This record gives sequence, C-alpha cells and structure tokens, in this order.
Amino acid sequence: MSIKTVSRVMNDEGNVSPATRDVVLTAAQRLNYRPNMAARRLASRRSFMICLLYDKAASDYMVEVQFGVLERCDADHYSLLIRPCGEMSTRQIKQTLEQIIQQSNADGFILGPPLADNKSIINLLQQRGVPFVRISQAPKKAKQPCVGVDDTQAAHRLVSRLIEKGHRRIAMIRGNPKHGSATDRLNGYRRALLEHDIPIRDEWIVGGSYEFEDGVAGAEQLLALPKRRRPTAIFASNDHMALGVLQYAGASGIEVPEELAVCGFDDIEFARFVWPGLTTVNQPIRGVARTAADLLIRQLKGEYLEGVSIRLPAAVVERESTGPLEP
Amino acid sequence: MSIKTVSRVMNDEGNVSPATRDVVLTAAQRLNYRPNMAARRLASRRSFMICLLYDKAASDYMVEVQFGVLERCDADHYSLLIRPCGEMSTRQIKQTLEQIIQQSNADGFILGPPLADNKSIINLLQQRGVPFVRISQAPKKAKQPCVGVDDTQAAHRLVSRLIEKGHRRIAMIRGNPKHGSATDRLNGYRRALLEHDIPIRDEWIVGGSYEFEDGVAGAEQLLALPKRRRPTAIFASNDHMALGVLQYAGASGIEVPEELAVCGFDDIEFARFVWPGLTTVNQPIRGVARTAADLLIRQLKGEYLEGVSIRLPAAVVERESTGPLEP
DNA sequence: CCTCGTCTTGACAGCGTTGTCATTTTTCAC
DNA sequence: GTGAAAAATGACAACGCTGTCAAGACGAGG
Repeated sequence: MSIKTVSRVMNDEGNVSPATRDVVLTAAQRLNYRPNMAARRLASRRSFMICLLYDKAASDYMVEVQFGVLERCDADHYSLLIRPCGEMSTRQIKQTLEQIIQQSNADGFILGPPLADNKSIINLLQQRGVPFVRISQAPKKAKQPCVGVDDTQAAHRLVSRLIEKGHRRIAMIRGNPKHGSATDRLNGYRRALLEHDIPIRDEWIVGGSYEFEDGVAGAEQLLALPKRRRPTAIFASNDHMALGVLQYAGASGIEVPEELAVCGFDDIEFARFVWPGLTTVNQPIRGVARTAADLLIRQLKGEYLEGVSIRLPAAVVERESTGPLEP
Repeated sequence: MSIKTVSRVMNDEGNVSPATRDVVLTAAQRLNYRPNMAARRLASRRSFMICLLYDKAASDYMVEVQFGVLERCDADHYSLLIRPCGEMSTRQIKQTLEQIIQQSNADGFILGPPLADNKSIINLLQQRGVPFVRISQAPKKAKQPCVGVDDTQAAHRLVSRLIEKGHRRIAMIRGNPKHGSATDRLNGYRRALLEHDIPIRDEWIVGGSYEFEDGVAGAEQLLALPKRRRPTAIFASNDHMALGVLQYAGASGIEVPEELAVCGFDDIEFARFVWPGLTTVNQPIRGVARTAADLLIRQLKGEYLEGVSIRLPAAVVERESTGPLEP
C-alpha cells in the first residue's frame, strides 16, 4: 500500500479499486488518521481557507453571515478566516488583502457589503486571479458571482403594505449611499408610490447612513413639518434607523402606531424586542451567506461561474409599529 | 546569504549581525518577499492559528470578542479560526475539537462563555496538552489562565445605586445557571441588599436564562404581586431580559422609570437605543478578549501562566430607565 | 495466446520552510 | 599575537503530503 494510494483515497481522486479503498478507509479509521493540513497545503499549493472580508457592518448581520459561510465551509473542510476592515481605508484594505493572498494564501474571498461594491478592491482581486464571490445587492458592479437579496422588491412590498393600510403621506429615511442597498430600497419606495399614483415629495425623503442617530435626526426633521404635510408613516432604510425613529417618537410623546407608523428593514433581533414591535423586512442572511460560500467553493473546484448572480427573496414581517396586526 | 540566515531574520531569532539583518530586510522589501505560511507551519509543526470556540452567545458580545482577539492576533501574525458551537452537544464539541487539533492543528484555543466553564471540554484540552485561555467569570473552575470581568462587584454597584435612589423593593431576574456570570451577578445583588440591611425575599428573585422572553415572563410574574409587595425596581441579569421587562412594562402601561426602575447588564448596543435608555453595566469585552489572546500568545511563546486570572473592572452606565439622570 | 488499451498502483521528486549541528568568523582576555 | 569562548553563518535533512510519470494488472478482441 503506497502513500500515494492513501492520498488518492483521502482526496476522492478516483482510479482506486473499491477493495483498496475499503482497506485504506478502515485502516484510517482504526489508526485515527487525519491528513496533515499543513503538508497538504504546502504540496498542493492551496490553503483550503476562505477569507471573509467585511466592514464593521451591523454585528447581528455579520454573525449570521459567518454562520452561513461556516455551514458550507464545514461541508468541504474549508477553514474560515475572518477579516473585519471596519476602521481601514481602501488603501489599507488592499495592503491587507495582498498579505492574506501571499501569506495565508487564502484560496478565495467572500466580500460582504459594502466592500463587495468597492471597484478598487474588486480590481485587485481580479488582477491577482483570486476567485471571490460578492454579497451585495448590486450584481452589475462586476462580473464576478454575486449573491444578494432583492431589496427593491422587498421595499416595494413593504411600502405597498403601508399604502394598503391607508397611508398616503409616507416618508423615507435613506441608507448609507455607499451601500448599494440604500439605492435599491429607495427605488422600491419610489416604485410603490408611483404605482399608487402618490406623488413623491422631496421633503419626505431625508438622508441617513444606517446609524441609529440618523433615525432620530430623520424623525425629528420629518415630524417638524407643518401638520398637513407631516408624514403618517416613516419607512427607515434599516432597523437601526427605525429604532431611532421609535425612540424619538417615544421621547416626544408621539404614539406609535396611532399617530405614526414606523417600519424598518433587516429584521434584526431587536426589532421584535422593542415595544411596539417593529414591522420590517426579514432577509435570509444565512442563506445568502451559505449560497455565497457555495458559489466560491464550486469556483475553487473549477466550475465556471462568471456572471452568475443569485437573489433570494425577502419577507415582510408585520408587527405592531404599523398598526393592528389584523387589518 | 544562506536561506537559513533569511529565516533567522524573518523570525527575529537573534544571532544575526545587524549588517546582515539590514541586507536581508531591504532585499525582502525589494522582492516583496513574504514567508510561505504553509511551509513554515509544516516545518515548525506549529500552525500560527488560534481557535476561538464559543457558544451561540449574544452576537454583539461575540463580535466584540472577535475584534479584541483579532487585534492581538494581528500583532503577532496569528490567524484566527472561529468555531461557534451553538447547536452542538458537549459530545459533538469534543469531536470537533479533536478534529481541529489534529487537522488544522490550532496552536491554542480561547474558550468563550459558557464553554469556558465546561469541565469536560477543559479536560480534553488539558489531556491533549493544548494551551488555552478561558473567558469566564469563574477562574476557579480550572487552573488554566482565565480572563473575565468582575461581575459580582459590578452587580453590587448597580444595585447599591438603586438603593441610593431610594428603592427598597428590588427584584432580580436571574441568568442562565450554566453561565458562571449568573451566580456572580446574583451574589452582587445579595451583597448589596445585605449591606443595606434590606431583607432578601425569595419572591423577588425569579429564574431566567438570559433570553428576552425570560424578561417578559419575569416582569409579568413580579408585577403580578400584590401592590405592597410589588418591586419598584427590577435588576435583570442581562440586557436582553431587561429589554423584555421594558417591553412588558410598555405593553401593560406601566411607566418606566416612574412606576418601575429597570436595569440590565452588558450594555449591548440597543441598551441606548430603546426609550427609556437602559441603565446597565458596560463590560470591557474587547479588552477582555485582547487580554485573553495576549495570555494565549504568551503561553505559546513559552511563558508559564498557570493559575493566572485577570479580571477587568466594569462600569455602571446610568440611563433613563432608573430615573432622572441627575439624582 | 498475444496485443493493445484501460484501470490501478507505486516511485520519486518536490513544496518552502525550520531544526540541528558543523563550520567559519569575530571578539576579547592575556 | 595567541588561544579560547562567543557569535554568526551555512549545509543538509526533515516536515507529510501531492503531482508527475512510469510500471504493473487486467480485460477485450483478434
């Protein structure tokens, strides 16, 4: 029994007779043998490591992404390297990337939002010939595989729901323009209003960057409008901002949902922990992440996936912040 | 210039003349040379990887831990492997551990709560001779290095503060008994009451396991007490449960803080996002994690750290849920 | 029974470092 | 200067696997 034959069995390489295969497998079992990763990496010039690169994005979100990616990695015995780049400039990130490619020798990358839309980083990886998959709402920004959620559709549904409930003065707090999702959600809002012949008013669209404080500020600005132009519903581009709106409302004695309906996006854990519970959009984050990992691993196995773009549907979750649950 | 000399320079091994060192360093710079990790791992029989093992603990908490550990890892070019064990039995965890030790060959482990208090896991690592550091409030459970926060002291301060504000009927919702922290926080509560000669009443101590829903249930139970025995303040063992209390209060029209003061523990992100803002205890999680990584890396470098136990202080953060901020 | 093609197995040379130990160079006291 | 100790450098064999290519086994067809 040569070493090479064992190697073939361990790697499912084929061209091994079933009998030999069995012998090797049982022997491996008995001896509790596990191939040494370091040697394997050195010899095969692959690292069996995937690097998850992300910003300082909301922690709940990233934990879910980590879970999803890990699930898929485990199935193929890949290890996961995490690399948050919260406080780095694009320049620094590129440097870090170079290091990871050369040193740790990651076989592939998964880019979380908003890095997934960063041209400069995409180019670097492309030049180096390292496979990667993007988690983003903006598949068009590059021809590499991309996985995301259909934010536009989800926002459209959410706002339509508000309209169904009788709201006509619906305001929106926009997300961080660096994230593709911010634009998508705005588009969904616009489309819903257009479809129902409700004019889109600039004063009902305020800026924000996905932070809690933006929600507070946005609510303050919107609710300061003269009574007849004051919105009866606010759609915040994410839950953090929606919670900001709720806090402002609570602090200024505005009743939610009686005087003001509020909804967010993301369905973070705390959306159901506040009172009133926050109506929002639940994204299948773990599924997105698992899919991203799947695409990457398939690429690493040689599949050709250029231009592949998968979008998973998101679901509106209605809670108390938009009124009684049975309309 | 022999390969070995370069190796010595790259590893700061000493016994290299400053001149040679400079030559090597500049050449490395010019050629953009980076040592190949796989080869290094194979030859040195070390992996330069640290594995962070944790439960499904609150995501904010773990993200902070990850950040802290990574900060320290980066400084010494260690890679971080993450391994959430949320849905695994102890048996499965042990199996996974074996695999990580043998296969990925992690040099050391950091155990997050509550795994850090799991005798069975500790024993396994000890037997295998793998260095590890525990992040836990219960240093006594093993002689391996341990880093944590002084929960008892923090809870004591928090409850004392309630007493100073005039509360006498202070209830507590306990945490998950699997976590050492639950006991510590209870002890802090007890001590504070004892010191102020306030009797400890069993009906004011209700069970819980750190979940939001436990807070809701606990509040319901406590607030159902006859008026004269009903608590005027509730100390929930963590913020999730405290938010549950807030929700129950909100839903049943009980004014916080006027009728009921509420406080939690952990200072999660949303503690300041709810209205009224939640009074709680801020733990230096990132610092704890950094320290844990530091102890581990020092151990890997050969330092002897048996029995070392470090506890960082936590700070009470007062917000609106316990009354006006200026007493 | 031989030949050819296919399937299976094995020999051997890397992969790019580190550890060990031998060798060379430098330092310093006398 | 000289000799001995200390410091600096280098040669070479691992480390445990994979890739390549050659050799052996086996079947089918003539």
